[in-house]
Amino acid sequence: MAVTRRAQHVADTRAALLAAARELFATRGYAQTGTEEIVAQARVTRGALYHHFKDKADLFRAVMETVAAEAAEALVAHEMRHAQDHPSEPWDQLRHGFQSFLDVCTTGDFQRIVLVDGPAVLGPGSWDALVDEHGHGLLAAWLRQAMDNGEIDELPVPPLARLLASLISEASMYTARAADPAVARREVGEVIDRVLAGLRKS
Amino acid sequence: MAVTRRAQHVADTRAALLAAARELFATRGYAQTGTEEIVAQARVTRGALYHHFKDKADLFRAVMETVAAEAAEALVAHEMRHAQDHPSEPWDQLRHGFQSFLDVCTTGDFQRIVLVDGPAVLGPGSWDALVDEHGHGLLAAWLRQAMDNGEIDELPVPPLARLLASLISEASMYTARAADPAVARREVGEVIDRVLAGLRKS
DNA sequence: CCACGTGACGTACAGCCTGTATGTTGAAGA
DNA sequence: TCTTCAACATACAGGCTGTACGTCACGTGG
Repeated sequence: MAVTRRAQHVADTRAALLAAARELFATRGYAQTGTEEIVAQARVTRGALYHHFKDKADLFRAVMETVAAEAAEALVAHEMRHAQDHPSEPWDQLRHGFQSFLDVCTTGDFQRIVLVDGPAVLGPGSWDALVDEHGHGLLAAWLRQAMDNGEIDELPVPPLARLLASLISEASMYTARAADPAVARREVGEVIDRVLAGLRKS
Repeated sequence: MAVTRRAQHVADTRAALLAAARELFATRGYAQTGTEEIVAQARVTRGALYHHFKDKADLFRAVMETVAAEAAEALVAHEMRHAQDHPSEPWDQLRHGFQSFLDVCTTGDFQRIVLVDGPAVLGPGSWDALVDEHGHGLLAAWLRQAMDNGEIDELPVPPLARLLASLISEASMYTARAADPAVARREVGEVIDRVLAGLRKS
């Protein structure tokens, strides 16, 4: 057998650890979550945890990586669907992409793990290495294309991508903890649209 | 005597604790700083710490509050000086205010304490209560005035202030850890100027 | 002037939590 | 079949936080 049953077990425990850690990190936060709770929910022991991961922060890094990758994947899929339904409207494509980005960020897991605890746990350096890899690359590609198409003004792409990503992230946080999320979602959507429109070539 | 010597001693130890904590939190980060190191640098004991502050997080909150207040104060002073030198140029005033904001954020203390560790330690809710109080109020007032003057388009002010603040914050982080900070500072300045200009009434 | 109360600490202790060192088991290869 | 090694489980040590308690100076009323 190409893939042995033992290998399946190994992958299963690792996945169980990641799933348990993800849920607990997202709900209680990194610092308030003990390794004992994680392994209890995953139905293994701490030995398994420290066998698969270097330390607690390493586990967190793995969790954050899956969350980020998942979000990026969802975003790309969402975007490709929209591109099929409304082809050849590049500006609307970009605009819609940002709004989708915002909606993807507005999940409890993503916010707490990636945006709140991520920088503090991994340190800023290591954190935006991860984010660069998964998120900014996509955004930068969009922006570059929009510039090449002459839709938005020429600006240095790397900082623009980072600043716009931060804008979206903050918008998602604002939406999530607003008294009326629906109103907040509409308002930040309006602001983001306006900012984007301000970048258009006049 | 109205202010007793004892009261001065009390204020001194409290200030020493705040100063020591600020330096250590800024350099090593909250989680990597033990209470023992703090009291050692402040030349007191842990008893004093837990007498003045409820717990370690409460000390952090106090530190962050002073850092934020200090930044806001510096920004206001800087802005008033500029207003005196170049009066009655409201748009340039706003533009210059944002660039000053950026430079104020680009200090090690502010970044690590307020932007990186702040949200994770205090939790997002408590964190942006603090930031709203010290930072966003000022920004919102500027924006409101600019709208009333008809310089920028009407937009919901609270979310706009938060998103722009996030933009500046991220810009400061980008600048700080760029390979060439000078180039990065120029580029993010350019981007911010462009975003602001995009909000102008057409 | 003096006893007394209280605030501002210092000290000692207990609990938790992380990381590591060591033991055990089952499967794969020779 | 014997051996070896990966994948765990268990036990232990250290550090760190928070708290309970003790103490001492300072202010205060009699």
